[in-house]
Amino acid sequence: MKNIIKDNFPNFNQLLIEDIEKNATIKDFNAGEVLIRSGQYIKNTVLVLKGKIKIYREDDDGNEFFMYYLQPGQACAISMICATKNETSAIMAKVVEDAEVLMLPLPLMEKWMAQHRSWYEFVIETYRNRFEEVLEVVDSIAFKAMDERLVYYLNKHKEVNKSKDIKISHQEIANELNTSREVISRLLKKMEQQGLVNLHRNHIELIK
Amino acid sequence: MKNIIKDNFPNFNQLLIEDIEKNATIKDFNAGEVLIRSGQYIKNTVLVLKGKIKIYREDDDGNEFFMYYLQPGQACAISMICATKNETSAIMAKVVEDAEVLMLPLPLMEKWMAQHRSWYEFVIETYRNRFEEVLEVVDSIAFKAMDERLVYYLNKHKEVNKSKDIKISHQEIANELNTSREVISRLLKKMEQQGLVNLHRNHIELIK
DNA sequence: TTTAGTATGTGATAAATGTTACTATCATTT
DNA sequence: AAATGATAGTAACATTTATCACATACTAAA
Repeated sequence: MKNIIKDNFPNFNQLLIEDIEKNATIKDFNAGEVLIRSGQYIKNTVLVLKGKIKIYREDDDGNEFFMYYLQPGQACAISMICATKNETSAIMAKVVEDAEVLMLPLPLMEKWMAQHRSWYEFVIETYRNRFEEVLEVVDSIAFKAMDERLVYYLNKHKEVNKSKDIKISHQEIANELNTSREVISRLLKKMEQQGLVNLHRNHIELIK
Repeated sequence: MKNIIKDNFPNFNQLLIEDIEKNATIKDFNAGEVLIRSGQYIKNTVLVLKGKIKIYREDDDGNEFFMYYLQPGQACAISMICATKNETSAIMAKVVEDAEVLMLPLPLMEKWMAQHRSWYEFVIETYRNRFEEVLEVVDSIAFKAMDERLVYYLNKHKEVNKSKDIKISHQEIANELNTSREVISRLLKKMEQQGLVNLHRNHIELIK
């Protein structure tokens, strides 16, 4: 267990890693599973060791809106926030690639802030990075029309998966951007005509 | 100076307040002044003592999008984030009611995290509250059409100003929601017909 | 009081997005 | 091979939002 922590969180110091080993549990999730539900009480802070997790915001009608990816070496900022405030989750986390995560009981997450400098830095850094990421999300929906938002969405997937081949259906994209499948199909068709993508079933190939 | 700090930040402990007195400068701003510009380097953390400040996100074309208010007793989360990362500001801060703010040199903000428990708690709490507030902003634009966004906007102003009378022009609302004046005028007219508001020049009166 | 500037109301039209309906294609199961 | 279900293409239409044009009303300055 020590190595997988050290590898994914190289800035954690020795004592912190030992503390994690003693207190955290490792959990496995399969692609498709929902790790955190909106409204659910958060009892753990989640650190990702393996796989990919997508973070969504949901509304009352069950619509979901994709915000960002969680990857190995990262933590769920929201689980930290809700944690300390003893609030229910404001987001939904869905596993999209078989994942292994560390679950840290919430009280420890607070306690370690004072005890482990490297934990403190990690938490602060997590807040900062996610704050900035959410601000970019605000940009994309406040200032941009659906065509540009689609490009932003596709690029985010390209970066995270390090691949120009995006394996996803139009319907899924529509769900995550909170629009309709037809709109996505139309826009993608237009992008294809402009030579920006090649379209296949369940698969969008980005050109360049 | 001691009293005005103590009054606005009741959780700050004595030593911290003394440290602030020694190191911070107080600055006054008039309504209308821009306190922080997007792209500007941040050299201070801003704590609000008096007045009201609006925080906006801007795009490359100079459009601005209103996100939230800063009020006495609050700090600018973004100035904390950009601070430590030595980055330029991601937001624009405009004074809307004559303001008095404390400017804390950035290195101190970091140093005090270790020295003053009450500062640490304040910073973490600031991150958390703003994160949640920005998530709500995401909701309002990701899931809602302009009519509902307008209601959300008006209510936020009602709460912050503790008044059902909102002194603002349709044009300003349109700018802050990144839409056009005509759209706002029409939606307000509809709200008036539904008995939700009374409309006056530069003044919207919320009913109930 | 006249004038100029700002704010608001509103019609006409365009463009973007959402909805409904239907077809065709592809992949998997039977 | 046939049946089934999911995916994608697309036309037609409704609704929302954006843009242009102009009239009217109010306010403050000259």
